[in-house]
Amino acid sequence: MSETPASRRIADMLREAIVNGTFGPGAKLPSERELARSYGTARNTARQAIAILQAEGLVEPEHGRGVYVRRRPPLLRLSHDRYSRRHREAGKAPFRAEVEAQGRKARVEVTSIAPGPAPGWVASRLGLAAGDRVLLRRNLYLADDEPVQLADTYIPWAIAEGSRFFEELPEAGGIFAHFERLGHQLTRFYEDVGARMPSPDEAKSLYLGRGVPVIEVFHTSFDQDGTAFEVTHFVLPADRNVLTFELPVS
Amino acid sequence: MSETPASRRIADMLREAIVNGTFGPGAKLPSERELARSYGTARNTARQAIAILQAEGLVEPEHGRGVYVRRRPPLLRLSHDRYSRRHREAGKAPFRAEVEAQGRKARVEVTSIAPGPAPGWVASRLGLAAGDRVLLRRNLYLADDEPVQLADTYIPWAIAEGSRFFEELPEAGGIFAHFERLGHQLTRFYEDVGARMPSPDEAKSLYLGRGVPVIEVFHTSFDQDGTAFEVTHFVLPADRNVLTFELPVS
DNA sequence: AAGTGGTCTAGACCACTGC
DNA sequence: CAGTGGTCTAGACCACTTA
Repeated sequence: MSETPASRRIADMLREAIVNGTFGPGAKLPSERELARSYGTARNTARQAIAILQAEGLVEPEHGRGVYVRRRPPLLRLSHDRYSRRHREAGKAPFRAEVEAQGRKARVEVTSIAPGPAPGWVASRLGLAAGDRVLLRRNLYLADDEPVQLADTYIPWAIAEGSRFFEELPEAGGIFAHFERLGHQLTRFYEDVGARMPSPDEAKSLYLGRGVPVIEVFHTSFDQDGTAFEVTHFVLPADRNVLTFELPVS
Repeated sequence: MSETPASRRIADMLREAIVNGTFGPGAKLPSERELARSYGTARNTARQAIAILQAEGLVEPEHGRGVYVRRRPPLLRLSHDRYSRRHREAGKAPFRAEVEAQGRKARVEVTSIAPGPAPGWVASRLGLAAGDRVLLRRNLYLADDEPVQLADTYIPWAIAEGSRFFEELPEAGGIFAHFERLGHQLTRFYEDVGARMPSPDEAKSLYLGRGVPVIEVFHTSFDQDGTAFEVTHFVLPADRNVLTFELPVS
């Protein structure tokens, strides 16, 4: 006979109150000391209940202010046609096209541009040997000045050498416009999509609270000859992004 | 001046030891009491360090045994062509085709089959009004007897009525073979892909440890006339599934 | 200054595992 | 039975926010 622990019972009651709307998004929960008093437990026990809800992504403690029900930030929809030609022809990179279609302000910070050895997973996708030289462009994407994507793009050295990929903005239409000028027209792409908890570094860069996973996308672009000419590793906070795909079935 | 808390420092050191391989997958970490002794802290402080790593999905405590570095279970790859006709012609439903291609044993449990009112998100995707009658088929998918997917399929009443969708297995090739017999040939599908932490119910059904998010997929199937004839809500443990997509770019 | 969450201590007892 | 994690207590001090 083992009865439910007090911390779990408190968490269950608070969760119920959250889902049924007693505490709506942005509402402030009773303080830890208050919970402890009203349930007749030690403060640490009430605190443990909060920790459970936090791990589920339901609440967000704010130091010195209180514990609040997490608000749902606006979702950035990354559409299957974000790489479509028509966006590029309008002079807009995929990310910018998507964000501005939602009436939000897009900003891109190029964190670093540097050559280096290709990690194994990059090499295999680009048809290189592990350790071969590639150019790595690291980007942070922001919508309304809030970080919403990390993207690391790997370009084979044979393509990057002598190109403008060393500049922050190689072309007005984004890097795909520059690939096209270099003879690599995006014809097809392949994506692996997964999810996991963020690393501490990622959580910091993306201002991620606990209980918010990230969507991880490994993207490979192929040109008109079927050659892989670029690989990008995306890390997207799951509370601010959805991916959409539309496919024909043969 | 605020220095890093002891629990975080312990977590950082353990994390480093995990990523650099000192503690490989399946390895046992020092016990909480041992950590407390060697770092000169209270047991609760060492315990908090473990909790941090647990929330990151790196370790998994086992009651009475110790704390272990999480093993990477084999990944189930859900390919973009899992709905392809050739699988159906071979008499295999999408899930079974994918699992058996990996040499694993597929099993499906139909948890329930019952009519009910369409939730809003289902109705809008099926072109119905919220509350309209639909048939809900709830499924649990297992690979090698380990739960790997939850799938709730919603079928408009106009299609379900009088059909074999009330039977566990309407057709040998799966439900899509039966849709086809009823005049709805899968021609195109649309998917929204996101991620979040599991609800307590989902965590229980899928045997999910803390620190493991789920991938959430809202799938809509369209027939040769462009009519949405089925909506499925997938919940996939992120440590056991990846999705792959391949798309042409126009 | 008062109230909040963040961290920590030094204990205690329980539940589970494995020898 | 010894060792492990799970839960809890009753306190303490710190860091931060708000008024």
